[in-house]
Amino acid sequence: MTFSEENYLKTIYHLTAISDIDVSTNAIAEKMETKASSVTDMLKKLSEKDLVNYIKYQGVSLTDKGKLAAKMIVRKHRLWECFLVEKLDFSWDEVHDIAEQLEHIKSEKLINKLDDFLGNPTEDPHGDPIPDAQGRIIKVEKQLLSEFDKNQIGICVGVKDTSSDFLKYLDKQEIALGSQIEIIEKESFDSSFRIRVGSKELTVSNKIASNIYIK
Amino acid sequence: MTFSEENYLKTIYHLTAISDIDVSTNAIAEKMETKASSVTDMLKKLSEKDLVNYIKYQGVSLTDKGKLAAKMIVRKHRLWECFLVEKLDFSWDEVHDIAEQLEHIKSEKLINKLDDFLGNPTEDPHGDPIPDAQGRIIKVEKQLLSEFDKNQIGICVGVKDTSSDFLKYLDKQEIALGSQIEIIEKESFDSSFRIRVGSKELTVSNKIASNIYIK
DNA sequence: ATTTAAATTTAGACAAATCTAAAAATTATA
DNA sequence: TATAATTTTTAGATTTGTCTAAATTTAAAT
Repeated sequence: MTFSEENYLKTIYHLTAISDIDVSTNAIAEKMETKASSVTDMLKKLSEKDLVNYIKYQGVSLTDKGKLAAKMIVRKHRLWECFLVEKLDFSWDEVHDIAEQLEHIKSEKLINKLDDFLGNPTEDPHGDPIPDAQGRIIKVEKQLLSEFDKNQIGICVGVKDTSSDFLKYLDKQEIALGSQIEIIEKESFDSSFRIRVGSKELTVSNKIASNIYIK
Repeated sequence: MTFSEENYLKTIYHLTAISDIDVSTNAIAEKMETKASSVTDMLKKLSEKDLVNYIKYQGVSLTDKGKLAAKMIVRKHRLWECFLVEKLDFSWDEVHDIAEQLEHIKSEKLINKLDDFLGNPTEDPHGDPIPDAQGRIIKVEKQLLSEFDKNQIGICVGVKDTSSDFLKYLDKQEIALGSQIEIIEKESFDSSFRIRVGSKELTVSNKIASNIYIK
């Protein structure tokens, strides 16, 4: 499997995880910042290899084989992220690009040994689940902060947007995985939130609140 | 820099390290298991980028820029080998292929943090020196076991051949880095050696003795 | 010093992954 | 339901790294 094939599988996996319906050529092209014609070419190739179910003009989904392959890439990506943060002391906003490279290293033994070395973590530094060697995922029920009501209290267990900019913003506000967050007030005018994080109070926009997962 | 370019630089680096004279197209082709014509194409490209000194039909050498780039690849390779052996508990015959992949991961910060995490080792699991972040190498004067005389005693500090087969042979004979080796007898007929490793005595061929470094 | 052999380079082709531009199919709109 | 707009696919070109086969250069041998 080439790097490019792996990247397509991963993208299709992430896109189907959101809604479960077939993914469009354009959606893939947009996410991968490439052209629709390139996507079509690759979909034919992946279909030939039985990694995707592809019908011309009708969109695409992963086969069981493709889904397992995608999960193994995600597994590698997230385990490497754990390694970078926990062992090499990277911050959570720095690890994505490096993990994008490391996820393509081919060695099952390596990734399983890395898994053990890290203590078999179930979540990466952004709170996303890590598939096990068989592709099984432990799902944690969680809600977006924006769905919470006044006076509710929860613990930050993940982020939806994992961009460096957003993660740095959270660092600045001292919001991290494990932080206790309490809704003090919802502002109906702009849907912003007044929240308490630990002992501090602050106001966050709806966009911010829509990217923080709470349990 | 592409994977392929990096692999060529590394190969030229290793070949020049042996003799210091210019490397031939064929020597590169043989080492990389590719065709001479492919090598020629790449040499033109590397020359264009000022990474090698290349004169048609006259062989090739690395420029300062090329040598530094090559050293950084070797640095990455050997640091990853250390990681695999010391942290993930791989044996020294298993790490080469995985390190061949890992050496192409692009992030200076990563490799420097890895270096620190490992305690800034100066040698990899085969006894080969690890260039520092500036490309400096600490050279250890060492001899081949085959150059030793009767009754001399030394410590195994490295291996010349790092193939899995050879390393597994050494494991079987309980010869490892740090092992004390004493020449009991040199057999003039076939140039084989009777040696003592720790408390055990064994006979090794000249070929074996020519691939073990002693200090 | 020629001729022969070996090494190296050039020329042209190919596969992978991408692109642009044009054609075809689907979806939305009037 | 036609027609327009959008989406998707096809056709053909490009880049990178490789190959084969032929041509060229260098080295070796008579």
